[in-house]
Amino acid sequence: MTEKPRQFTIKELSSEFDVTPRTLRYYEDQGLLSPERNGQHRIYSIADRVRLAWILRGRRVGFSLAEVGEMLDLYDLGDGRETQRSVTLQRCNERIKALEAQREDINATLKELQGFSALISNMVRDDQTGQWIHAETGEPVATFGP
Amino acid sequence: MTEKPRQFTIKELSSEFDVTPRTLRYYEDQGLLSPERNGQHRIYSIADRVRLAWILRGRRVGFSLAEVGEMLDLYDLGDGRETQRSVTLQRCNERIKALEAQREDINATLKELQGFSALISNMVRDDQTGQWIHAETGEPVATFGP
DNA sequence: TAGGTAGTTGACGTTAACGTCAACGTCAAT
DNA sequence: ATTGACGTTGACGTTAACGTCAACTACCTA
Repeated sequence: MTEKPRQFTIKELSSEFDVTPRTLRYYEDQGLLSPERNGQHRIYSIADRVRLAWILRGRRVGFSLAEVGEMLDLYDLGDGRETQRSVTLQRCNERIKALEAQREDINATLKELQGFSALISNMVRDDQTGQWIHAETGEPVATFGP
Repeated sequence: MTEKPRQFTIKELSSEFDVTPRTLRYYEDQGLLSPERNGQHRIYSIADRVRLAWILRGRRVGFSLAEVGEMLDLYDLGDGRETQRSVTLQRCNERIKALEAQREDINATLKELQGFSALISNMVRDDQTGQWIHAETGEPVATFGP
């Protein structure tokens, strides 16, 4: 029964998530991570690992580091004074709205790309006329362009 | 019957899409737009407008200008030599894969944010104990954190 | 004791995507 | 003929998110 290590060196974590050590130090500079220290070496906990996953996913969906940091802060303010709580809720719901809008953009883009992909893969050159025609319908394919 | 103008000045187009003229000139520098000229003034056509919409949506979903340009080029190569066509198809399908992955990231993030939002809005302070409890179940709400 | 491995802290460099500013052109209206 | 409104071309500035490099430290190993 090998105890799973609940500690990570900077190299372990960075290579697991495929970022450089520099990136982790930068995130720390920006207050997004705060690993323990063993002497001067950084020691990352499982909680740090979870936060890192959050950060990177936030980045992938287009949030800036500042925005990600803000969202992590939302999670962290567990004291829950009333005003803070309502602000948190509001900011959170704004983020949700933005993400939903972005998902719609993605769906629209996907739709066009998929249509375009299908068009291309169904195109074929007509032997007689030399024109591009649809492989099954035989109808000529119109000009390109959005 | 007022003829809809199929031409746009830089200010019309930029303010319609809520970007600055500088942005449109920059896109032109990068080869993403190529409006006509009336003397030294730029004149944008409907096709330019469509391209611009594409560009901006591409930016919103996280593509770089270079990537957007590449995708616009895909649309434009209508000559369709075979090798070009297969490359186009491949690049196109890569983009589709990436977008689908990104949509999954968004869905996951949305799920967490929605759960968090629901948690917050259902929290309420217990009068006796001073603890945070769920408004309906009355059960104490656990600590925060991802 | 020397070397190798793994990490550290500055400090400066880089890239994308514009912003900002200066100097100029042009055309209609006053 | 001057004044704006609108637009133009450089050229330089800016910000975020790191990359890169140099100089250093600490520890393990042969």
